[in-house]
Amino acid sequence: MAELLDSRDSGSRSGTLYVASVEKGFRVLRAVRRAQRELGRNDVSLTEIARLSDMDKSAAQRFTNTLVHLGYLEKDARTRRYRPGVELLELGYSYLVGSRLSEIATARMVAASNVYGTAVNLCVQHGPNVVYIVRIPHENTPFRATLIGRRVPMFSAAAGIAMLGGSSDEHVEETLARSDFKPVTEWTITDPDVVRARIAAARADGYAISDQQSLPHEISTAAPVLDAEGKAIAAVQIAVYRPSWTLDEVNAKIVPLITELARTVSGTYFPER
Amino acid sequence: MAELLDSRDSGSRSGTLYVASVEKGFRVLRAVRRAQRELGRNDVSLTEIARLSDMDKSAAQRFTNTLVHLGYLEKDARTRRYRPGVELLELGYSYLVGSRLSEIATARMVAASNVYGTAVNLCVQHGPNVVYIVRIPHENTPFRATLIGRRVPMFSAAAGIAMLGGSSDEHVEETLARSDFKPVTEWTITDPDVVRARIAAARADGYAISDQQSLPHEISTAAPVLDAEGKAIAAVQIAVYRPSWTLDEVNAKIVPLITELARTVSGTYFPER
DNA sequence: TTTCTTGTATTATTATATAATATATGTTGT
DNA sequence: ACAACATATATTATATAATAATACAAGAAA
Repeated sequence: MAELLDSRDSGSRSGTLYVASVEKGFRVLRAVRRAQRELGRNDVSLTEIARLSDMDKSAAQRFTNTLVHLGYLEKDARTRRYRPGVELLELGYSYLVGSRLSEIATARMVAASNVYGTAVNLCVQHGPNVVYIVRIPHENTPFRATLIGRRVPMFSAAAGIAMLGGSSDEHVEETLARSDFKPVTEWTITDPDVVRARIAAARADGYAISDQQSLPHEISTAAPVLDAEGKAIAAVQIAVYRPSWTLDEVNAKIVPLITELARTVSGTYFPER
Repeated sequence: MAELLDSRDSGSRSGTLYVASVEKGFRVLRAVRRAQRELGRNDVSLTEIARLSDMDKSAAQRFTNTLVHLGYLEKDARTRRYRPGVELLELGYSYLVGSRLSEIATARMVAASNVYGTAVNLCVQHGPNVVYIVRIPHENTPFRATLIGRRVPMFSAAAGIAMLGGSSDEHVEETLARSDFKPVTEWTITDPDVVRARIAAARADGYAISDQQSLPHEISTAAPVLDAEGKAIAAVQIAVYRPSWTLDEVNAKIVPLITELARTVSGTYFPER
């Protein structure tokens, strides 16, 4: 696999056009993120960073020091532990402020959120994952479900199924090939063929429903935002929670709302349709 | 100024513990951000990046290529222009998911948002700026006012004045010394002494009001989140818009709401108080 | 077409990142 | 309180890996 990449290929992950030190800097930031996930702690020691980023102590020392100076890491003077720095938000802001899709969708999503009193989200595909880019929280929304930048697997999220329903077969298979099919909750569907069936259904229906696939108690409904050629470029999604809501109620109330919202956003984003 | 830094000081912006290539990588990302601000465009050419990041063509080439491979920049194959990549959101997520303050505040902010039907925000200080870390949008909220990571000057924002009201005099002067006092709107107060007077008033009152200081038509009210020693660590803020709202209405309705919200968040974040 | 601007690829050079080591600081257990 | 240990910080010689000059290619403009 790696041998297929000519190490002299300038445009690759090696060669003179690739600056490995930049990658290592981000490896440290990802190590801090891993510590949050795996160790459940928000501050990390130097040795932990070295281990999680697979660097020696000296390298971890140089890169943490650099990132602290740039504001992307903060260092507790007393404990000497590192945590994510506020400056990181500026980077995400750069993506969001340039997203015309977010801009168009936000106002409509706020309005939709008021109709049935639910949270409303917008997400795009990134590799095998769905990434949330706009979130309108509502009362009783779990904290995790309010965070921009959060990612969940395409194959389990309603938004992922809905988007794949609006994608070519090649794209579906490409995406599934990159998916690991690890269960997220105890109800997660991990059989690729069942997932393909769900995608086919979503293609026919124009929406998808996931019952407790990503979070316990959560019933998630999503519909694709389509471009001028009818291909999915994003999905709008509404989450409601058991036992306040049942699947029947979702079908009766949320489905019409989310499909209408998706249609409106699509039409505004691509006025020529 | 630069001479004061011993170039052999290992913990500084030069020396063996500082990896300059990491900084240059971020310089490119900042150049893209500058292009958004100054050129008003979301995609940037290689030569523009070189100019905005103050690098030669070769350097810009190497760092853009690296960042594209890492997913932090996207490159349009046809136009050969660069724009921010989705992967940037993961970095901001890392900060947000670890913020206990955000977690505690979010639920209360959603509830407060429903009371008078307004947007509610949470922000922290970063240098001379206020950075928004939680935003609950509401109907008619301008897109800019929904974005996490957005920064506005401390000296003009109600949240900034409120936080400085809950800070030591040294900290106030430090912050003002780093401020440029450039007007944001045509009504922005740029006289440092008037700003000091506003901070003193906020200290006495426990809240601050900014009338069209950061955005036209926007009346912004903020109160500080205080730690166990009574020092400000954040601020909650509510924005309403003229002409639907007047200053009198804000004083009557929003002020009690925002001070109560700040008190609740403070008390939950520091239960010992 | 020609000319100019912008993007891509290659190369020799040495500056800059590296990792081994030494020292300092803090933490744990008896 | 003192060892014994773990972890963080500082220093240095070395060579790797980043650099920038340049050549080439591809679009855009005239």
